[in-house]
Amino acid sequence: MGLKGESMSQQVRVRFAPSPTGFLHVGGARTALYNYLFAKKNNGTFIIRVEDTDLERSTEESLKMQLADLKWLGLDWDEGIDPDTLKDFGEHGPYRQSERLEIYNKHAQELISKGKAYYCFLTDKEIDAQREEQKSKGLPLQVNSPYRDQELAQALEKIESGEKPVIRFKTNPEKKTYVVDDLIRNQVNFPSDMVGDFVLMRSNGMPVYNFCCAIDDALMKITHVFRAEEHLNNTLRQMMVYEALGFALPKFGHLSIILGEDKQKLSKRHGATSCHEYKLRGFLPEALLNFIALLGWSHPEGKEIISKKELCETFSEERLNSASAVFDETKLTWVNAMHLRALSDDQLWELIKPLLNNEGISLPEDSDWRKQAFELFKPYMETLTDAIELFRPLSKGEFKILPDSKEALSWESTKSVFQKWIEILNAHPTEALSEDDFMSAQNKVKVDCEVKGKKLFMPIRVAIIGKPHGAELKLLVPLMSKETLIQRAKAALESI
RNA sequence: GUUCCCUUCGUCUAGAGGCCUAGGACAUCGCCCUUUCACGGCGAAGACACGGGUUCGACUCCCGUAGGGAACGCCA
Repeated sequence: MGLKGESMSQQVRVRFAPSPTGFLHVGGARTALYNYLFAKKNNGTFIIRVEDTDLERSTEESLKMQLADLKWLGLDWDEGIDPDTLKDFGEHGPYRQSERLEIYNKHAQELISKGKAYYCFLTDKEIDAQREEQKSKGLPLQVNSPYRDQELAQALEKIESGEKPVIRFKTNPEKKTYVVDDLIRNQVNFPSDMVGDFVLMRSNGMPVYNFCCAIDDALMKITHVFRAEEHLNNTLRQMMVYEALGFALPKFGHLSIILGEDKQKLSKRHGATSCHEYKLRGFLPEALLNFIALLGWSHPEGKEIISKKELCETFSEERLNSASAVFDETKLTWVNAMHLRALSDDQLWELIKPLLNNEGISLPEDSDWRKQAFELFKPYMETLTDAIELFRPLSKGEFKILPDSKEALSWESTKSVFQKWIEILNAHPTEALSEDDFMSAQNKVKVDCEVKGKKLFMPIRVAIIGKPHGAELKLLVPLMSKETLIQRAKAALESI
């Protein structure tokens, strides 16, 4: 027990730290996935921490939705917030930054007392003026605070009188180079003068990302941080915080960004970007996981269809790609189709049942019937929602003749085909037609109406499902009742 | 503007100096299967951003250029 963990130099602990503003984005899901896989591969711990220090935008509702999306994807976590009760679990909590204010305050005070941070009373207006001037002179956009060297006593006096300052980090004037040993990008060098005195604590008492992130990662004993590339530049600030507080640095891995088809960062205007939307559109969690895993990572043997279990077993951070990737929905759809067809009839049925119910499509509960229906329809399904239009024709009463039937309806022979088909159906002794029944019926129409090929089977198909293309009729017809077939054939005849 | 990151078929990628006449997958096109459509099978077309080095040899290493992206917030 525990030998494995103890024999490792350090127990792997990774985290995904979403901010609860809206649904879980597919990019976020991929970041979560890689962290999850890294934990699984290394027998580590996967933690969810909530970065809700932006009071304006964070909502409890978003938190709930994001955790639900994570749960739907099957990325279960070992510490963090329970997706149902929204209560903390784990030994390094609280896991919401809004509940860790005391901790950040304590560390901010520590930095102030060490002379590594200071109260700053600069107003937005003053800062804007500085930026304007820097812009015009082509200088780096950095705050130069006159309060940098103000006596602490003086600052406290101001606070006493009601002023609300921010706390800024006091950057070292001595220039040096910070080196990040990035897991994905190798060595990245940052000149220390790339940043000015940045804010640690806002005037409303909330910490700023670069401060609380560093503290939490350190206190939660995070060993590896896989996060989006947009945080690469932030790493310098965080390193400065780590250094000032004497914390040990985790290993960083900066993931490439996911782009839309126009190669711009994937955003709302590209269409669906949240996992929730893909769920609604009938994508399977395993398929979405499979697809996003391949956006920046590759299977060692080049496999494309990969189960979650296999992902856990074969994941390696060494195969993570540093270049950004375009989100191709067409390929996602293919991946989904492959996963979907690998599902058993029962699994698939459980998933599509609510969708069909929702559409008012009622189908026989017979398992043999279901088996035949799936055998017929599975090759046509790419997403779960495809089942709706596939099964709709099998539902009583539902019948519409689609526009692409027009050509078949225009043929001269079609009318007699319909009439003959109705006649045969009326004369049929049982409630349904078997495969053989249908074949002989079709043959009879062929002989009696003297039509063959397209002119024979297209009109018949129209009379059955309302369109000229679709699944094989001899397999489809036995799934329907004679009564329904007659009703539809009559409707088709009338539509000429 | 400053700093940082990225660059192989349309798209996702393989590629750790000779295995590369650059491999796979999606998409596209063609053929086969099929009395339709889909599935499936087979096949075709399609890329190392550019320019310099280093090297006997470069997709691979180095330097530039170009293009794209990110950061520079009391957003994360």
